[in-house]
Amino acid sequence: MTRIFERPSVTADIVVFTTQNNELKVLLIKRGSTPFKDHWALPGGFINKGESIEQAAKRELQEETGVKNVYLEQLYTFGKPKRDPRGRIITVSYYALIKSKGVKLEAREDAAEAKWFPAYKLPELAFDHQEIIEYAKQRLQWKLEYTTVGFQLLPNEFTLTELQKIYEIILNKKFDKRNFRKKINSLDLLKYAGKMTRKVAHRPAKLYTLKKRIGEIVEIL
Amino acid sequence: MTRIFERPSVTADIVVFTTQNNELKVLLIKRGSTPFKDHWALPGGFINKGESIEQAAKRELQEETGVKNVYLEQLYTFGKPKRDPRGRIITVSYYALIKSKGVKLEAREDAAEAKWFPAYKLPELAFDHQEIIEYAKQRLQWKLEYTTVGFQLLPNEFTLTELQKIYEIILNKKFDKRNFRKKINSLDLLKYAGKMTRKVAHRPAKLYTLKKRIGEIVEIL
DNA sequence: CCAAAAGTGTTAGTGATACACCCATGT
DNA sequence: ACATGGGTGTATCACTAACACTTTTGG
Repeated sequence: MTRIFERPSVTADIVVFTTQNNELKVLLIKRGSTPFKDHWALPGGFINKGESIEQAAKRELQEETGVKNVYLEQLYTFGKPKRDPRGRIITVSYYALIKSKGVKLEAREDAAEAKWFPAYKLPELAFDHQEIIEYAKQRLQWKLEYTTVGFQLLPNEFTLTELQKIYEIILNKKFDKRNFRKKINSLDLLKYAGKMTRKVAHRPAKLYTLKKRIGEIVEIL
Repeated sequence: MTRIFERPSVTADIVVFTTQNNELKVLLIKRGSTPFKDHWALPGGFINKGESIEQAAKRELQEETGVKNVYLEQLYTFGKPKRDPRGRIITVSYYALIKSKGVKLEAREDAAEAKWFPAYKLPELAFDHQEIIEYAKQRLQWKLEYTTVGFQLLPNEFTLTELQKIYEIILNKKFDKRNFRKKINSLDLLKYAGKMTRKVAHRPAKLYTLKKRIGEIVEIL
């Protein structure tokens, strides 16, 4: 019995999340060429020789955002035969969390437009990227409840209200302030890091930093 | 800037779990050729033209075990450049759960030996398959606690003791009989399906079937 | 003194755990 | 009658959820 194997192309595509203005945002790139010309698509690209898939994802991410040392996690591998009209392309998807501070979308070599979109109000997307983002949002929601990844979206020092906002934005529901703080407190995750110095027209909040190693599995909510 | 892309080969490898003699078992195949000749390895193989990755996994699985309609879930994609000495090979791993009844390892075309091994006493494995199996075991443990996948390892009708054994085997700990039954009961998952007919030297157990759709997310333990 | 967010405790209800004896059957 | 696994209830403890007022600061 003879079989016809294929040598598919493999890409790494990344769902880059951040928070801005109390909204969860996703980074998209406007395609400059067919197919799906002028549609928005996930950043990503082919894997270079000698490079692991994760390295490829990191490289693409840095090319797009200039950000290094990002939380990056593999999501799922999409490989239906017809998902890209150009031929057999298998996409290993990742999602990344970056802090809103310190990201400036770089002017890119190829002058493609890059923009943040609200994760719950996305434009029409190229390929099956809609599906990939849905998958990423679900994974992110899950991870938020059972691990400490949420802290990846915050600066090193943050207030409890900021932390709560992250949870509310991503899980799309409100939490009771007292219960939320009680829970976080009971987990012994945070270290007091001084008072907020920025002048605000109300009582200044306390600042905290994360004690434990990130990514650790801890049931948060 | 020019980059050198690759057209890696892509395989689907499957960690096939079943339970036998109150043990969690994994199906392995003895390699007949280099590299890793005579080492044990996961079943799997290249993806055919026009076939999705999941279809490939299902096909391989059926070739190995003769079993159809199996619970199959994608695990993770492994793609370090040097993981296979023959060249750039990316492996999309899956895990499968099959009921111990009805599996007979088929005499294979290529006469390779296939055998069940206890998941916690594995032989030396080819490639990075050790790592893949570890990953699969963790995922399985997790899924068992938060979904109804565990029922995939049982026949259509089963006793509560059999169900509890599945949990004990995979999570590697004992549960209190009364509390376990109370919990399962409170989830309203099971339908009474008559008494055990097989003659046993003790009070015959009641049989149950699963009510809800499988794979559904339900916090079990 | 007003506006705005920070910070803080108690109660009731729900779910988790620990624990021991009788039941139905085959030999 | 005895051996074997099947089947059941209660009490305690821990966690969750609901709920409102005082504090600190800037303007």
